Amino acid sequence: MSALHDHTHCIADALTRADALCAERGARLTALRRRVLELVWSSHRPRGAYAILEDLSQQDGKAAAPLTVYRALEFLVEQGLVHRIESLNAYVGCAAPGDVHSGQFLVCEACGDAAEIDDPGVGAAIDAAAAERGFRVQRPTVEVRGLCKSCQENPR
Amino acid sequence: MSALHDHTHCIADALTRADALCAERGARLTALRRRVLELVWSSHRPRGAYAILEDLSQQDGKAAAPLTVYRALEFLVEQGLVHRIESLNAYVGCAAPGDVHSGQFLVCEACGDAAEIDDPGVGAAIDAAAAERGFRVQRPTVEVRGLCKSCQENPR
DNA sequence: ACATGGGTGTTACTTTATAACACTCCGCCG
DNA sequence: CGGCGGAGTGTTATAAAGTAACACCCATGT
Ligand SMILES: [Zn+2]
Ligand SMILES: [Zn+2]
Ligand SMILES: [Zn+2]
Ligand SMILES: [Zn+2]
Repeated sequence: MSALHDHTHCIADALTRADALCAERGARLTALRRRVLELVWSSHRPRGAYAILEDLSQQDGKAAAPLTVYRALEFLVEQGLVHRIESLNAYVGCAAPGDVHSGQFLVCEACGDAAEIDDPGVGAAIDAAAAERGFRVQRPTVEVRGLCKSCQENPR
Repeated sequence: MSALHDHTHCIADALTRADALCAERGARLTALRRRVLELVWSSHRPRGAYAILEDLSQQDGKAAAPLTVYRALEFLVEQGLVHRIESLNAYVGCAAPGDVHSGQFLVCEACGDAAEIDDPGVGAAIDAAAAERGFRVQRPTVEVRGLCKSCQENPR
């Protein structure tokens, strides 16, 4: 997944879909928010808010404050364009914005990649387990740490 | 679950099991670590490290440093006596230490209770989804936010 | 023109977590 | 006995992550 694909494509795609979705919803994808989204998508690895902030400062010359980034991220998460990885305090672009899904991630400890999956089996199992206990699900979080395929095959 | 049971029992039980497990493993459950475990178990709600720190200071009069608590928590997590809830930056006592399990939680947004479950279906679904993608699972995290049964029945 | 509201900038601050280093206790070996 | 070594703890300082309060700008609608 890492170096083996044309990632500029991923970024362009993500931005295009974001434009379309926000237009459709009447949400305002401002220049700043769009730029933050682009920076989140700079790789498939989750990035911390402060890393994005640094990018913003260095690449754009503007010394932004943390709040600037957090506010943009908040918007992007609300719109389902970005997911927050709780176990890393970091953010990653959503692979399928627009679709209803809850965000399930396979996070590689070696390369840091976070592959988003939307496995119906996992979702169903969680719903069943919750229902059995009378628990009403609002926001499931599934973050599996481990080793991705390519990191198993090419150990460091 | 909340006010409807003899929680002193939960605490005593947890400490007894911890004593036994650590003895069995040759791990040193020192006075400090045991005290922190007791404080984590003061409820079924996840507690932050700094909340525990405050308890330590107020109840025991010792003004401890954050590291003191973090080190104790690290030990307790390693021994599987306590779980960390990533989405809350908080810690909660393990319901079944000793057993091999990964920690799945139903966290109530209203009362804050975190019910630990060890649902085989969820575990199996995650294993299957990972296997399908060649991903090697090391540490699954499942934290479901929502409303517990009693909070649905007695809305605030 | 003016009020309104969302987005952004700025400053200061809180909460969460870790680094570096000294000290103590205790079993063990010489 | 005496000193060694390693685990646990104490102390101080610092890093990383996240939020509050308030002012300003600017597009939109009246
Ligand atoms: Zn890509
Ligand atoms: Zn997604
Ligand atoms: Zn209890
Ligand atoms: Zn457990």
